[in-house]
Amino acid sequence: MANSRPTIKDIARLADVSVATVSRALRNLPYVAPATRSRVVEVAAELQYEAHPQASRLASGRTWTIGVVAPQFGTWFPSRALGGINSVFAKAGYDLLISMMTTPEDRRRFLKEARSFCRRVDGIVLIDTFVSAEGRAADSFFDRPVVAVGERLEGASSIAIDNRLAARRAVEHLIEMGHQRIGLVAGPQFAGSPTPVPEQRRRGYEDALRAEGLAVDPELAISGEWTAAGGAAALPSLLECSTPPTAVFCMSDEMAFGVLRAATRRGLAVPGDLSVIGFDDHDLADALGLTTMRQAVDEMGVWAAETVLGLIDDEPVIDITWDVPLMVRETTAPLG
Amino acid sequence: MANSRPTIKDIARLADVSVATVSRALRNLPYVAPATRSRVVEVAAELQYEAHPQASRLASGRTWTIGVVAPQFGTWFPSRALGGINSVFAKAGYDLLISMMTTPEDRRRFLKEARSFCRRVDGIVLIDTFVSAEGRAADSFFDRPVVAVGERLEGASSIAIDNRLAARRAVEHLIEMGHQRIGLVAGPQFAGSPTPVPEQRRRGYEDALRAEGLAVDPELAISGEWTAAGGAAALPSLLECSTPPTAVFCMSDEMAFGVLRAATRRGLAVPGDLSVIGFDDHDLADALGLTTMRQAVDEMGVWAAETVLGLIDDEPVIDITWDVPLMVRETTAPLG
DNA sequence: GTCCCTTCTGTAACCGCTTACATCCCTGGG
DNA sequence: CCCAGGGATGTAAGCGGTTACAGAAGGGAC
Repeated sequence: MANSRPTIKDIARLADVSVATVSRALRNLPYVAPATRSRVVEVAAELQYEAHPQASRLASGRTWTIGVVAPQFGTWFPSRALGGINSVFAKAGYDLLISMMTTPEDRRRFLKEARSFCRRVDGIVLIDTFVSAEGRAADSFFDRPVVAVGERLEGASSIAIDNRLAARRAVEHLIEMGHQRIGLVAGPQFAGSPTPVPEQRRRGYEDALRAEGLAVDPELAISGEWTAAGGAAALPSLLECSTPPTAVFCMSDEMAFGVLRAATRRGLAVPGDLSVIGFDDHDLADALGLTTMRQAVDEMGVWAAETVLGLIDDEPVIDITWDVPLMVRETTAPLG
Repeated sequence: MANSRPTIKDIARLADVSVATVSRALRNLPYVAPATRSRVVEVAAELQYEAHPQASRLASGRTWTIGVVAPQFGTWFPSRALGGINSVFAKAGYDLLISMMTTPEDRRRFLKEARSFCRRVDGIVLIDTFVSAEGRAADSFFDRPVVAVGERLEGASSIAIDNRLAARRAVEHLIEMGHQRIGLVAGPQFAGSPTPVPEQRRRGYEDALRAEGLAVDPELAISGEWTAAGGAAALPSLLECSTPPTAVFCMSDEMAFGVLRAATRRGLAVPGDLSVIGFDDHDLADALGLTTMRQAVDEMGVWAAETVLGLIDDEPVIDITWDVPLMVRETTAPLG
C-alpha cells in the first residue's frame, strides 16, 4: 500500500507552521507573510497535496457543486443546455451534479428529496422541470439559489423564451407567404412533466391566425409525441381533412423531420406542395434545410449558469426572455 | 431564520439514546434493540431528519457519487449512454457527478486533476475519452473502479463494440446487394479526443472489400466532421470520382443524414441511384428510414453502470463486446 | 519609553457523522 | 449460584479541514 494522500497536517509539519496557517496560505487568505505562504505552497506542491473535498465542504459549508435537474439529458434541449451550463461552471471551479426526473415516479421522489439534494449543492439549475405545476413556488422546494431555463418559475430566476410569441411569429411567416390553411403538429400535454409549452405555442398559433382573420379549425391541429415518429404519424390525419393544409407548423424540429419524411413518402414535394416550419433549430435542421424558430439553448444555458453564480454572490433575482429568431431555409415557400 | 436542520444529536436527545445508537439505528446496523430502533426512526421521521451528506462522507469514506466523464453530453452517443447509466445509479442511491473534456485543454486539465476527481466519487464511467491515448493505462490515472463505454481501455473494464467488425458487416450488406463501388464517409481522426474509431471502421470497410476481391480506392474515402454537415460536404467529392460509387457507408448516422440530404438536392434518388448505410441507429434513423448499424447505447450504459457497481463490491474486471445488429430500412437497395 | 494598532501565527473548538472500544445487562450451562 | 458470552448501548476518538480567538512581534505617534 502506498502512503495515503497527504493531509494538511503533513504540510504543516514539513513547512514548520500550524495547520491554520497552511489552510490560510493555500486559500490565499490575508494575514500570511509572503515568505511563509511561498514555503507552504512549495511543500504542498512537492507533496502534490489537494484538500479533501468532503472535509473542506463539511467545515466550510460550501460544496462547490451545482445541481442540474432535467427530465432527461438524452434529448436535444436539455443536453444542449447542459453544455452551456457546464462551460461556465467548469471555469468557475464548480462540479456538476445531475439528477433526472424522467418518470412521474422519479419526479415525486425528487421533489420529496429536494431538501436533501440541496445540501449537496450551492445552487441549482432547473431545465424543463415545471416544478411549479405542483402548485408551490420553486423556492419552497429548494433553499438554494435556483435558476430555471426553458421555463418560467414562480420564486426563481428564469431564462426562457416567449413560447406564445415565437409560435405566433412562425405561423405569421407562413401567412406572409400566402398560406391560409395551416396545420398544427402539437406536442403532448404531459411528457414526463406537466409542461405548459404545447398550450402556449398553440395559443401563439391561434393568435397569428386570428390576427389575420383566419379561422381556427380544430381539424387542423394534431397532437403527438415530440419525436420524428410523432410528426410522421400526424401528417396523414392532416391530409385527410376536407380541405388539407398547404403549410404546417410543427412544435419541434424533430416532429418536423417526421413530417418531412412522411410527406416525401406520400409523394408530396416540400415546399412545393407543402410548406413546413419547425421550432428549435435542432442540430440537424440546418443540414436538412428546415425553416424553423431558433432557440439558442446553449447560450441560454450559459446565461442561466452565470445567473446562478450571481445569486450565490447575492445578486438579485432576474427574469430573462430570450429572443427566438426565424431561420428561413428551404422548407417554406410562397403558396403557388 | 428558521432553526437549522436537525442533527444526529437532536435525534439522540429526543429519543433518549446516544448518537452512536442513532447512527446505527438509522443505517440498519445490527445490535440495536427493535424497540430502540423504532423509537429512533420515529423521532427522525418527525424531525424530517436527513444525514448531512458531507459529514457522513467524511467519516465513512463513501461518497455515494459516481463520476461520468465524456467529451461532451450534447451529442447522441454520450447523452444516450448517460440515460442508461443514470437509470442504474439512481436506483442504487448514487449521485452522478459529470465532467466534460471537450477541448484539448479541458482534457489536459482533467487528466491533471484526475486524482482529485477520484476523491469525490466511488467509481467512474468513461465515455469516449480515450485516455489511454496518453500512453498510460487507465488505472494509473484513477484509484477508483473505472469502466469505459464505447472504447476499450487498458487497465479498465470496457463495454464496447467491435468497430472494425461492425463496419465490415455494414459494407458486406452493400456488397450483398450487388454494389461494387462503395464510398466511405469517414469521421475525423481527432475530435476532442484522439479516437481510434474512424481508423477501426475504415479497416472494417477495407476488410469487406478485400474479402470480396474488390479494390480499395482511396478516391472513394472522404473524411469530415461527424455531423450532417460533414456528410453533406463529402458527397460532392464522391460523385466527382471517375467512377462514382453506387453506395456509401457513413461512419455515423448524422453524416448519413447529410448525405441523404445532399443526394436529394442533387436529384439523386435514394436508394434508386445511391444506397446509403449509416452507423449508430440515431433516434432519427428510424423516422428517416435510414439503414444502419445499431449501437444499443443506453443498454451499454446500463451495463457499464452495473459493472461499476460490481467493481465497487470487488467483482472482477471484465470486457464486454456488444453486438451491433444491422437494421435494414429504406436507404439501401440492390444495385439495379 | 509607552501605548496602540496592525500583521502574522498558533491553539483548539468546531462541522456532523462513523466506529473502535468499553461497559452493562441478561441468559443459560455447569 | 456463579460465570461465560453475547446483545445492547454509551463514550470518545477520529475523518480532514475551517475559523474564532488569543497571543507575539513590529512599527509609528506621542
